[in-house]
Amino acid sequence: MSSSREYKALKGMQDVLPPNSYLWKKTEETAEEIFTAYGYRPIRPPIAETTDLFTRSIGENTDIVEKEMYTFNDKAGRSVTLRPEGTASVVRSYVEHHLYTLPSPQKYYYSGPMFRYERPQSGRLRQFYQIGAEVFGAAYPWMDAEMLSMLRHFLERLHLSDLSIEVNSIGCKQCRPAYKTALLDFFSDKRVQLCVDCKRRYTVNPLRILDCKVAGCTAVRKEAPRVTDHHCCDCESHFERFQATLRNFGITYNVNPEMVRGLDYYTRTIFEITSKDLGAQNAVVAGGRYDDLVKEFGGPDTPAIGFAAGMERIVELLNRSGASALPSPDAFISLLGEQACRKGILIADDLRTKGFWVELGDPEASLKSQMRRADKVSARYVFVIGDKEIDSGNVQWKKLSDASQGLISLSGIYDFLADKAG
RNA sequence: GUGGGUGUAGCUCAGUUGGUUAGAGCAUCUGACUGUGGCUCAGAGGGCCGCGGGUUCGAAUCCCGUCACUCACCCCA
Repeated sequence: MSSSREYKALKGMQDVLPPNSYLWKKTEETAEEIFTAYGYRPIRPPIAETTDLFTRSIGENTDIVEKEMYTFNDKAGRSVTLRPEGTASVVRSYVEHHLYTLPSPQKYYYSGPMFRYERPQSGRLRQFYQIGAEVFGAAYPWMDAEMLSMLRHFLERLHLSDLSIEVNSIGCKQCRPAYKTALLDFFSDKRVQLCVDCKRRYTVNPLRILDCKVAGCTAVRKEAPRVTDHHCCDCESHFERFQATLRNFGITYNVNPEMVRGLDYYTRTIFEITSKDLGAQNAVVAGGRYDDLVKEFGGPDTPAIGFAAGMERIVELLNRSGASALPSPDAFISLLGEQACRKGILIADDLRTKGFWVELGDPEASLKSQMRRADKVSARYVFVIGDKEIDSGNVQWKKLSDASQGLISLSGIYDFLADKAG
């Protein structure tokens, strides 16, 4: 006890244990299945990159870069960072390996741990897992809609409902600067009325004033100019056609002109899928377009769009909906006596190579306690192998759910199980 | 980084105005005529009452500090 207290997982990092780990597995398998049908292929970038990669893509004065990165120097003195998100690595990989020479669009998905040094709270960890996907080389707005359709199918397949889809378009490098100045103009004489954080945002990132939750700020920005009114022609038409495609898919969504992004690389379409059942950290999926990033990383001018889904948050919703996926052994073999033990172990081994989950009893324990154990682990069938059975060549089977039992030949256990399983 | 809440058995929690060997339920293990689970019954193991200090004849209980966990802000998946 006192010795096991010496070591604990680090703050904000957790062990995923059964039965929860089965929900993780189910979530990952479902994503893989759905994404594959949409043409996404797996990609596995490393979890650490040179620090510069993140500061440049995510943005120098975002919170992630300013205070949340796991950054350290390696033995050669290079600054290395544990990835706080997946997109930067995938884009780097896309450029580094000249994946743009493959037919467009290229679609990739990944899943794995991300790291942000934050104060943990419900739905927020320092090591957390995301399933994400990126599409390169598709500028057309129906790709944005297709991505949401895919996400809808993914979440539906997991039987998650009660989620809402919010979309917005934050313009491009043509129209955003003008909008930014319009915002600054609007707030310039109202700065005193804003909260402390928003006063800071005014100089650092004025767009962020739009999603401040402080009541005073919500009131002040009522008449603030809207991004959607400042789109250039291309952005306006992109956003229009994106929405038309969403409607064509029969997807219900909300346009939320106040939604912004914490990462600097986004352009045009951004979206979020949120749940009311998750507390303050309510985003299950978030993503958007980043049409300039590939070029900024030294690749050809390539439009791109992607998203990331929070594993822990999805699993939390699955838990709330009562989903469970705890498997149990196909068979439990109770052993009584020396001879039976030698034979039983071989039988179990053979069944296991044929794909059955088989548990063995402790031959030194009483049959009673072996049966008790079989029940505890919810084995479907128990086979009792004792010296009596070895002599007669027959074993007794028992089905625990209804206590039915009977005799079969020692060599017929596989056929018996295969028959019951089919 | 800033606030609030909570720390008693593996888990969920009782613990009365400070007063003897700190309890329950669940879980674990064993047994109830010798080769049969679940239900029932009997029993067992398992607690520096988060840690350190203080007040007191006496602290799980009161005070201070500290650490951990947790929720929220910030921010975000």
